[in-house]
Amino acid sequence: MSLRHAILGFLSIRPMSGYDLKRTFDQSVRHFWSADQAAIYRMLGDLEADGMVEYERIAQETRPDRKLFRATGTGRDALDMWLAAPAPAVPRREPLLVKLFFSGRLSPEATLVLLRAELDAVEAEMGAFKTYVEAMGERVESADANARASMVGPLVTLVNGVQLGLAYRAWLQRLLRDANDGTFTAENLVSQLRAALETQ
Amino acid sequence: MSLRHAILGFLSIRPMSGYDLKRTFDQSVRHFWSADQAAIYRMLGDLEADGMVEYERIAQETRPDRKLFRATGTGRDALDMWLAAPAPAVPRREPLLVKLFFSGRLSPEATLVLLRAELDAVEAEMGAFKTYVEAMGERVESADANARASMVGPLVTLVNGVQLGLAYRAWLQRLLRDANDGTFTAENLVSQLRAALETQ
DNA sequence: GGTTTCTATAGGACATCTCCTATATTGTAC
DNA sequence: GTACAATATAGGAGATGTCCTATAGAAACC
Repeated sequence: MSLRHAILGFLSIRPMSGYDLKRTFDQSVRHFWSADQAAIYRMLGDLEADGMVEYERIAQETRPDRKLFRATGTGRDALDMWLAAPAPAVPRREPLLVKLFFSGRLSPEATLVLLRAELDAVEAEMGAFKTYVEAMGERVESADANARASMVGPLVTLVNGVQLGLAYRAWLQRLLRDANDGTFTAENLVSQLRAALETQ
Repeated sequence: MSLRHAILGFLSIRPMSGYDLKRTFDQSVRHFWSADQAAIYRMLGDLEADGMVEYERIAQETRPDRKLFRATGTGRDALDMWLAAPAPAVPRREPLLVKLFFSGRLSPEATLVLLRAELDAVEAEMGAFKTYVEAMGERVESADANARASMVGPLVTLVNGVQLGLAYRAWLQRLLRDANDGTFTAENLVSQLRAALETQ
């Protein structure tokens, strides 16, 4: 139900078309919620059928008409109810970890290839965060108190993305370093685990 | 395709029934891949149709017959191919972050309730990790070199779970502390972000 | 004494999301 | 000059996974 309420959330800020929503998702919440274009359009249809959103058709000459959606009162109420309700626990799903779990079947080289590819992906992600953080920083500095308050939520999710990204990268770097040093052993991993858990 | 190959992975270690597989999933890979019972049985049917696994029916008196599955040569080959192939990037899906993103609509108290509930869930998870790590530590100590080598993969995923869990918990604790101190502001979050990214 | 848990399998319905495709025009890149 | 990206919508098919249910006897719990 998160896609449903994420759409309601954006439409409660300002009216948007399905196309606008797709771009907004990609620019602001991609690091914790990605949305397929087809899924957005379908959900808008459902939300409209449920009276959660309404739209105004805006004629265009050379392109299909825009449908400018906005949240209704019912929609905003449903959003607020959902926001305050406990968040469901979402199981992680990490194919790379499945591969590493069974990496005893793999050559050390093949395992290194997997780890390096993942590190590249994380570096790219961290680079994107850096750009995003710089842009947000400037927006915060030039914003009034009201606008600043509205940025707290988005910034909180950004801090989450950056902190977890850094932890993930550190895990990868440590693995690669240990693999190089020949200290990639069960004993070493267990003492790492004990050390991490003892600091509480 | 990860469920498929996780099943192949376990069945390449030792023959198991669907029931055994479910327990094994819950005990060893739950922190990065959970498996629904019905999904396991359906996948076993598919794998058998594809010649990836085969089974021996073991009659039981008071219960349904066990089907003891094992990976075939074809199955192990398919597993090894998949293990060496690049892992697909999996988008995160975090309903809690969706809620926090739009938490401007929520009262500060309601937001704190969400954060505290999440912290409780993470503490519980870290407790489970602690137990698991202690058990693994003892198994490593009493294992021979061969058995130790086979534990490296599982331990690597465990380190991942612990490190990310710690980072996630730290993020939550910082948020709760700042909310208490009244330093829960856009400026503060931006400087947190800049500090985190500057350390590289 | 009744409820829950464990062992063991599996189908039905449903939710959710992704991928591909179609339509139509303009602008940009190589 | 040809292919791709941007604007704008939306259907079809399929992959994947979850929830609920059914069956059935033994054991354990309270």
